Amino acid sequence: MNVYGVLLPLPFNDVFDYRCDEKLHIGQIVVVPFGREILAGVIWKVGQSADLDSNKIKKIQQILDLPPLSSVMIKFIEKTAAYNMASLGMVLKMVLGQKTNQLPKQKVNLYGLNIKNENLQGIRITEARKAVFEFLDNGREAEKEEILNETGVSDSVIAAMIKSGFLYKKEVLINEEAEEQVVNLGSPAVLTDEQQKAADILTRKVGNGFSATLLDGVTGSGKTEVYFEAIAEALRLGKQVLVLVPEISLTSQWLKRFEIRFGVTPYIWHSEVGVKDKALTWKAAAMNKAKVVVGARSALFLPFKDLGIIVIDESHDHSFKQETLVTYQGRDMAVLRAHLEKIPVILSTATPDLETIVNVEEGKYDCVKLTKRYAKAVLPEIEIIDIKKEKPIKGEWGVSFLSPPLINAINRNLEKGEQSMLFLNRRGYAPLLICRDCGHRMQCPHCTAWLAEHRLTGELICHHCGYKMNTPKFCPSCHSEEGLTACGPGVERIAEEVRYRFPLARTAILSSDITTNYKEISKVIHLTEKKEVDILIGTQILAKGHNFPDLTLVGVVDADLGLMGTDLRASEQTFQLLSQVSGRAGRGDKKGMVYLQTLYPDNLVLKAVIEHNRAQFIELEKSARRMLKMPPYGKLAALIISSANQQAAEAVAYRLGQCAPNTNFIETLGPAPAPMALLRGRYRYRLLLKTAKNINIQEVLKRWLNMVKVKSNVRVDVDINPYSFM
DNA sequence: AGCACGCCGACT
DNA sequence: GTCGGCGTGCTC
Repeated sequence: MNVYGVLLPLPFNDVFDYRCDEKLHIGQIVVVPFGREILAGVIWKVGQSADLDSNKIKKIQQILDLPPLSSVMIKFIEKTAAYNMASLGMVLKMVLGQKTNQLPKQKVNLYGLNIKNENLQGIRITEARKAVFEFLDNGREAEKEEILNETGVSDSVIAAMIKSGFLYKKEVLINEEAEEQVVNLGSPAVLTDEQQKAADILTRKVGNGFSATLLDGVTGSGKTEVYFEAIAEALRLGKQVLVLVPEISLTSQWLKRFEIRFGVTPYIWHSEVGVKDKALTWKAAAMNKAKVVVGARSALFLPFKDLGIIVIDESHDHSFKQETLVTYQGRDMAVLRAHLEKIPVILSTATPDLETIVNVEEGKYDCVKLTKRYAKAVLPEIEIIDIKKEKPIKGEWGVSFLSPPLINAINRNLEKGEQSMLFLNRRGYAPLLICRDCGHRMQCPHCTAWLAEHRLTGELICHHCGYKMNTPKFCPSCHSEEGLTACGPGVERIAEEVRYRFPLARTAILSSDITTNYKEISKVIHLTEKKEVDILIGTQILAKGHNFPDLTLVGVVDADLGLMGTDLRASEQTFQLLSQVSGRAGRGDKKGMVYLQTLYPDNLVLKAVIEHNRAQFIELEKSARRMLKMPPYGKLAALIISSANQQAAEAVAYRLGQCAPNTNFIETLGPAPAPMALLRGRYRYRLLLKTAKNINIQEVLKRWLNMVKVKSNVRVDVDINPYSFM
């Protein structure tokens, strides 16, 4: 009888011992009983690890007929956990995903709506039921657990809804065998000389061990076509390909280009993919049946059997940084995985982040540049509108946010029959509702944040925790019926103004709302492609990857948004965002025009944007970070102490502050209440650790954290190289 | 992480 | 008298 240490997808660093008659090997995926659960885990150690009675050691229930995790994958899990100060088990959880991924012939109960949301008249509808109806709208089917998590209703609500016939329950068998993906290598797109040279360099890296290469090309220079050639080479060698994209930009446009080039739809992996398809993709990746997977950052943890290349599209994007559960920077972990797998990784972007640029300068990454825009497209002209001088003029609908020069430009564009885009990185109608009679502001009960008004749905929503309430008819504080006033603009409010100002124009809103799913986003993009939209109004989503040849005008409603934060990367992110948004204008043969509305026309970041002068911005940013010894010139880690009990959180934060390490090379700041002092009902405190570049910051943290005993109702989260300071 | 156990306050 | 809040401890 052999004993093995099994690593489980739970927040532990240690293995649990199990018995097995058969001889097993490290990396094999097994099924074990744990408490009252049945879990899939991985053979991590041979022999017994814990000192405990042999009768307490349970038996391995099943050895799964899956390829074992490779030694590379095991190393990857270890290094990811160590670097990000996470437990091995939680990183393993990211690798194994949901239970249903590995277990053979599992069935899952899916729940869906029997009636359409529109036909609800006459039916008694409670808050809880309404939440379920909304969640399952659009024919969505979900597991019970997911519905409960997302809507916060109780088990009995679902049961009652099934009983009264509102919901149906459907048993779905998962783990049908994935078919081997057949890729048609086809022929490359016609490339320009510059593109061809870049493609040749990238192609030569495939099959030649580890390399990290920055594919640095201005927007519209055809980076995608270039890295497609490197992908083709990996596929030619029979290797698997992983393309990481920012969560939001995995659009039908990218997929269409891929399908045209390779004659096959890649496997897709992101948060909205259902359990069944996730299970299929997971197995297909593990068994080398999936040749190409495109997905959000979590796809990086798929157990590919024979990975040949990783491409990170829009590698500067901040959505590669995960900030919940295990915090990690997907871009960095992708480089780590490529290093361990001994394969190339390509970072494709028009606005590389400072960390990446410094890596190129230090010779750690190679760099391939694309300087010319595709075909006849030229870079757009960017103009600043000082809204202190060009004040927006009030109209019959109320307050205005569009300045006269921008309105004139849109009018000219409409006359020419060309498309315009208005960009405002703020969802909903207004970010805040304030009572003009008593000054009361509508706040989220669970977070230090205002509730944003969403007029389309008639709700106030917290953008941090998702808390929702119906927009009140009168002020809850002074009961005034006229007092409540929307404060500031969101995209819905801009759309309202646009409808008044340009009544004949066809408009559409594109926003990353909770209610907006991939299908709806694709629909709007499709309409815009078909030129059935004259003015497109939207958030962040608009910034990336879309190609509308007849879009010649971009108006940035508030270019200052984002510059105001205390965030270390605020100016970098603003520069990137504005450059990306500007890049949407004039991608066809017509020249584009961009207007930035601002209160600070002399701001250096905005200056760099209008001059398309990235080098100047980089120098500015470099000197600022060097002076502050901030990344990439020093290391940074944040400690977030949180608890539902404020005193408990404060006590731990205070204790940590008392024994904080401080030397010539190590500096600590805090503790201080976090800017989001209350988030999802938890009180939060922050400490910041700053060290010189040559210090092992994880070691420092480990020693520091070991000095303070933390009770179980307090959580201490470590964020290595934090992006958010909230 | 889940989940049971157990100890104190507010209800039928 | 019980229901249920969440603080504590355990899972091989």
